[in-house]
Amino acid sequence: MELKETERIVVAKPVASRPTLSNFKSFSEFFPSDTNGSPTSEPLITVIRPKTVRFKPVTSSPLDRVSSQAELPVTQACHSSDKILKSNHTSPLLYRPLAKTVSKATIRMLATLGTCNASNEYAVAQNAGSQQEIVKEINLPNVTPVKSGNDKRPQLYKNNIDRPSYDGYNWRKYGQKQVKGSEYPRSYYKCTHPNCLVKKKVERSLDGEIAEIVYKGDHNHVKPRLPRRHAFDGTCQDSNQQLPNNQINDTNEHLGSSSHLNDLVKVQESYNHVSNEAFNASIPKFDCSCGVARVQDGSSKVIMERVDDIPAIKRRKGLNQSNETFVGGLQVPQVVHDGPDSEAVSDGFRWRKYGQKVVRGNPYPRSYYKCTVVKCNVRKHVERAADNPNIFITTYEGKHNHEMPIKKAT
DNA sequence: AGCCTTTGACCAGCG
DNA sequence: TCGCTGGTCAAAGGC
Repeated sequence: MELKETERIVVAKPVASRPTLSNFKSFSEFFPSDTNGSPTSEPLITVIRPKTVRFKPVTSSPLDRVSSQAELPVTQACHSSDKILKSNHTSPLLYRPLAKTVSKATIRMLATLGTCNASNEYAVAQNAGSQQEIVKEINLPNVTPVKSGNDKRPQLYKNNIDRPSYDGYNWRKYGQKQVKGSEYPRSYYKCTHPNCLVKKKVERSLDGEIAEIVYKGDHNHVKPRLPRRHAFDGTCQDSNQQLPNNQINDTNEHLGSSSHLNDLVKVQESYNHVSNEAFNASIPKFDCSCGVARVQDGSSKVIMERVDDIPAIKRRKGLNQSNETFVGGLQVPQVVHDGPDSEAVSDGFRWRKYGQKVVRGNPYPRSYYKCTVVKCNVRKHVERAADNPNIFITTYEGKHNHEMPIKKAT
């Protein structure tokens, strides 16, 4: 409340009565680089600048926050990764929800995965005394949002600022508060899955950077195939962070819980194996059109295939590769193909298309296929990624009860 | 139409 | 008992 009122006062303050230069000293102290500009270059902006000290997380390294969790058992593991994490420091944040199990290997993996985004720092902790999971995220100076001309959607969405960090689950915001002692407003989210009581609290700075996320409870359901909204509007930031998250979460869900760390590690490692190069290559330009290999057991099989080794020439004209709409390949929780639709469809089995539909959040129609083999009930649907028509997402339902037909010679 | 966010009000725990 | 605080509710409106 206090903060709110303070903000209100500041914002409402007429330009004519803006503070004298002496009042800005603190800013110049905190942001020495700002002093390069003329002191009168943007006085109005300075006057209404939110109170949030957005650069603070950078200086007070994530490690500080981690260390504040020293009582947590995983802290040790986190520390082991500190060096890795510390090395990357220059780009927007990152988010690793539900990384329940933390080992050195995991930390290494996550750190490696994070390189896609040039850098990210995070600390993961799990409170041993309760079911509460804590994922602290530290944001770094954010990438200035780029406004796209025609997009009517709030810029917030474009940059994933005003929605919960996409972690594969659907969340509904049910409250927001300015919490005392925190410089950021805290948002409260509930999992939208029926009967799922998982909640999370997210603290973001005014420019959308996530300062902290606290999860409460465990999901009692599998991750929805696609988020209901903004399915693929993730930025590189999101994409980068989501893939590992998805893997972590999905793996946890399918394998049980933290006791399956080894399996998780395997998955992660396989991911690293296929994608590290591309990740690294993508760093300078933030082009994260990279895919992933992932296999899950169960009645539904979800596989992701590496897709960004496709020659650039193959990429379609009009494919948005700007920093603003980084391809969500990493975010896609299903099989991802790059290339013509037929490629996505032909996976060795024979399929009969039985439907097509435009689904929410994706301008491209989704095609539905059934396996043509009698008594085989496997189905799949194929769709293009909303923000990258070159990426096909294929979701399988069921298991084939027969061998893969011999491929025709081409 | 359905789902989502926003936001002021309300509630419960605590000192 | 009161005030503070964090968490939740729910109406309104947006997408």
